[in-house]
Amino acid sequence: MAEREVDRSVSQTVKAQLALRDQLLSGTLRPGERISELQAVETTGASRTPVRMALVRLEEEGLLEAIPSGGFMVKAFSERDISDSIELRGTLEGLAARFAAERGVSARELEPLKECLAAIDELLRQVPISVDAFSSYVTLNARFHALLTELSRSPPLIRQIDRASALPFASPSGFVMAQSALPEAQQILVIGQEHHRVVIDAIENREGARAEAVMREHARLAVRNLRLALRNRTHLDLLPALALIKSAND
Amino acid sequence: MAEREVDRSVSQTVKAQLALRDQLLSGTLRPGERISELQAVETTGASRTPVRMALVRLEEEGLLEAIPSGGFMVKAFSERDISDSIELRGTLEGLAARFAAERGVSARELEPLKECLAAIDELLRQVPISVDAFSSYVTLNARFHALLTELSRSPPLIRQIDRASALPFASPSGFVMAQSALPEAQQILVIGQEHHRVVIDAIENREGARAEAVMREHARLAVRNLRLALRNRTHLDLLPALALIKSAND
DNA sequence: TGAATACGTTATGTATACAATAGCTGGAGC
DNA sequence: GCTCCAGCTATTGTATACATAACGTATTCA
Repeated sequence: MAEREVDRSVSQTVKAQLALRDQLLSGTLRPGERISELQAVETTGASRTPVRMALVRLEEEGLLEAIPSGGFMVKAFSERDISDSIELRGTLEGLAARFAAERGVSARELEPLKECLAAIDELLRQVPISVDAFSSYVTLNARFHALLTELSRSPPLIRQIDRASALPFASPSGFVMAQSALPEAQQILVIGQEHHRVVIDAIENREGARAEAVMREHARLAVRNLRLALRNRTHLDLLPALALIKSAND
Repeated sequence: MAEREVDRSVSQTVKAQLALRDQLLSGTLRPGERISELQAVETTGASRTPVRMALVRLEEEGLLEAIPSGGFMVKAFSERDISDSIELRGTLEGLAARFAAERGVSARELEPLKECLAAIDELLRQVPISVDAFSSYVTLNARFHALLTELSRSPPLIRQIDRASALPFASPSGFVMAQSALPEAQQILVIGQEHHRVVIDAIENREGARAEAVMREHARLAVRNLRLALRNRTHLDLLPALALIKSAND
């Protein structure tokens, strides 16, 4: 077939992986649904080999599940899975913060973190916060968490945190969106910012236990807010990963 | 070529993955070395497609690293990477123990754990412990940790712990071998067994914080012993994953 | 003599053809 | 009428051929 358009700027495997991930997170592919390779070939534009590579990678990422008899299906998650994933990431970030505090961090390394902190402070001065500012907050928050993770200087830990964040609802920015609809949104962000401030202070003063504790509390706050957001089911379309939640669960 | 022997009992992909992992852990492939697909095809007996799938999976497992210009190389680890990985797994197991304690576990579910405990007690009655008994200990210990992980009833956490254990030196049985050469071997095992006993007790009494703390201490003990074992470099051949340690490091 | 370029070789990335299996449907027998 | 078996179809697993890019080497020019 000469009709196949080939984009040579990125590898076919990466292209297929991105396209399939989009389909998964947008809900085009439903949880529990079996993924047809041939269908994926048509929708992604890549041939079967790179599509299969992409499927294997997505399985390792945790978005797909291998079917024993062959092929893959879209993984389904319960609300419990989601809150556990957030707490899991919080625990890992806690360890990262402790490593950073115990191993020592120079003032120069801490600078970008403090800039993030100041930028978020600036955003939160708006009451109530605008949609644009909230969007900026999400970006800055993700940046803060990524920088903090790096401070641990532990490649295995950084890798594991990245893997834990692969599940979209477990990423720092993935579920924050859903909170924006809550009446307590502003207050939640202010408390979160306080956590950020404490963890930096703890790292500066080499207080490992305190740094770890505050990051875990940070995650627990997120879990509580996620539950709240799931209760008043308003603006849940802001939580893209909701497409992956089992329809019939507790 | 008609000379290719095809074993149809397991998939070629799995066969290739196992064969390559063996080569990695046995040191046939050196850290930093580039992996040639064609060479892997020859040594594994599978064709290029399943070999490539196996390489992708091994990369996701953390044993290989993708080269930007294409292909894969054997990942190299520092001693710091190894001790961080053990502490990382201990942290996750601590969370699992806490989940188990907080969520409640029936006496029936705890039974297999207690059987493990008793079987290990029996082994440790030998002073000094025999090589065979030590080998049994390694198996039982791995079983104990696996069962404990299951008690968390948290699929995302179980999955993450499995991933953290993929690095051979981070698995419950992976590094224990190296300790057998230490003069304090017996004492170390007794202390570890005490940790096992405490975590079961804490789970039974629904003391989440205590359950978590003891598992983390358990991992910290393992880190200390690993360091000891690496200092007196006797019997290090018992640590198969040593093949993955960078030769020139701190 | 050294450096740069061009060409060739080798290895990876991609596509497709072929093989085998699992699931489904239809027919036949009890 | 229901169940079981057989054959077919559709989909995945595997193999290989082809394309392309990268690296190394050799030759030439400065």
